[in-house]
Amino acid sequence: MTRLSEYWLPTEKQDRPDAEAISHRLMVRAGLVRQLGAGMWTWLPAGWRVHERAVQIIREEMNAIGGQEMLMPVLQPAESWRKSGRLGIEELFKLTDRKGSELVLAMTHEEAVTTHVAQIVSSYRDLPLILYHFQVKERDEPRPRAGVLRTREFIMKDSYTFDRDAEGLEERYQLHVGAYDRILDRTGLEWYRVQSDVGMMGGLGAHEYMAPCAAGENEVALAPGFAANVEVASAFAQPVELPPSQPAPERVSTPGLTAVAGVAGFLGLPAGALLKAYPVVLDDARLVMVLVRGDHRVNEIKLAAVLGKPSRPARSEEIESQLGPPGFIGPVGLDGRVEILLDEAVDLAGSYVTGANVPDAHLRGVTPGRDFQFRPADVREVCVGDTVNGHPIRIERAIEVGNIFKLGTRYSEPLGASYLDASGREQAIWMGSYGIGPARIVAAAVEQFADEHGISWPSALAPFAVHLVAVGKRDTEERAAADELYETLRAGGIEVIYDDRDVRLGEKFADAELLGCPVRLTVGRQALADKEAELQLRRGLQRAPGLAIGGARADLIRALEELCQGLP
RNA sequence: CGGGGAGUGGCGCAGUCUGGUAGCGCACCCGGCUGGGGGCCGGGCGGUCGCAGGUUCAAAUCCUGUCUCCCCGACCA
Repeated sequence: MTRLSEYWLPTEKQDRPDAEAISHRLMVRAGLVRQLGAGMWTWLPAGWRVHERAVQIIREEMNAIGGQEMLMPVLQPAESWRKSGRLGIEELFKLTDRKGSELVLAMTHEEAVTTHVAQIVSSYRDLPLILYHFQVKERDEPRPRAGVLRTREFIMKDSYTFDRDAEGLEERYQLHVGAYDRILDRTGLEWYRVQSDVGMMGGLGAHEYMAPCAAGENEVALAPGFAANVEVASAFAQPVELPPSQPAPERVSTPGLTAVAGVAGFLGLPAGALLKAYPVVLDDARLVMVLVRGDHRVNEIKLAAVLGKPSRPARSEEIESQLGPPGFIGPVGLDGRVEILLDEAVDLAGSYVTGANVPDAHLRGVTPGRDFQFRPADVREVCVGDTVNGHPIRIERAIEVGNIFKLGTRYSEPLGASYLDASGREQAIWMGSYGIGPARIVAAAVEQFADEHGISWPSALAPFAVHLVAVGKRDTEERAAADELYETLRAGGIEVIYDDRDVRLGEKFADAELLGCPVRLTVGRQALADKEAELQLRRGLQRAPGLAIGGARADLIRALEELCQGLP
């Protein structure tokens, strides 16, 4: 039943003043979603249709690689989370039942699926397996934002693979790469598959699927043949013109100049001719000095990977007591008291300016290796101007719509998921986990294709293929013609929303453009005279040749189907 | 967790500083005109001013506490 006079599509003329992201604004205005609380969203009928179109594409591609759909509960015993070591996660909702039993609301389903597999699988003959479900995820996000982009409850397709060994995992992983590539292609989104951080879980490899748009919370670095989350990206730095080398470091007075820009300006050097000292403290309270070029920034995720453990920036009093005055610290003369990590973008033969470890002074003519010992490491964040294989990189904001992750035995070991191999030996099962968020796909589609009039859906996701607008009042000839066309389209299997409301035409057109179905058909007096419904394509608001409505119904349906096939 | 802002009919807001009859636009209901880009006229319905406590003859307004929501940052297994 998709007559607008009876359909629950609460559109709004005005934007919500507090909605910033395009998708947040338009999805509320178009009547697709409504907010219930912070990070809690209801999908209204038209919005749910879009969501389910994304779901169906995902389901078909998962089935195509041999995935088996199932359903696991959100409410779970805390025990397996304790075993896996994830009970302490702050984002995990925890609760107790009336008997005092500890429960959690699952944020993903590794614990549940691995528990089942541990119980059920016992032989190498039972493997491999690809299991998946669409299920609600609960996460106590510190800051939900941007409509459905970051919520505390959302539906995710998560799949889990179980293999005998690393080679099997690689195979299952590649199947997911193929499936995810096809899913993203089919949605009509612009997207990238990027290398990503394996996180604190220490996985064996991971990729993210990113949809570029302004509301994105991630940044991706891109060049021909190269795509990576800036969290992990590495590239060649643009060279810097350095001053001539000196036989030994020389102290220069730099009163009050604690920032790179100030020192560089004062000495007439580019920022890249300085070495910026970034002291961090490890969990065992050990201090490490990280040095990057003055025009670069430390990437804390890459740093954590190099250090093998998390660190935090050192506090002023720690810097003061162990190194020197904050703002004037440097690597020279520390005599091995603190470890020094030197970023690989630093020219080892170069002559640099560093802090002197005394107030209001820097050293110039400092050369790594000669003047201080160090461990080389790639710890800087890539930036515009860097190159990969000679191509300059660009950096774009993007929404993470999916991720795939080689887990290895991270969960199978603590949860006891093992099998007997052909020789009767017990082996840990090798796992992978793979997530994709239909809501984020939907929001990304809004972000990528909206214009000043509203949403413009890719055909694959549109709530309806055709938005049919009746012009005339009730009980007129043109209204009767529109009614008839609606019934014809329905009978022909076309997904159509029919605006039969008794409101002004301007309001109908405005709502049609807001909702963003790919094809708009209008039936009024002119159409009736020409025996053609007026046709406008939503993408670009192009007027197209009319659709003949006088002839055979089958011809009309075929013409419309052909038209829809060709739309983006 | 740090910083900023906001809670007043369904929605968007004014009123709060300086306490004294709760108001405007949209939406909604009724009637009429109009009918190819959010139209016009007339009449109506609808609000314990987030919640709790306090001050006062009197509180949307002053005081205290508390809850919720939004934005920026931190965080995001």
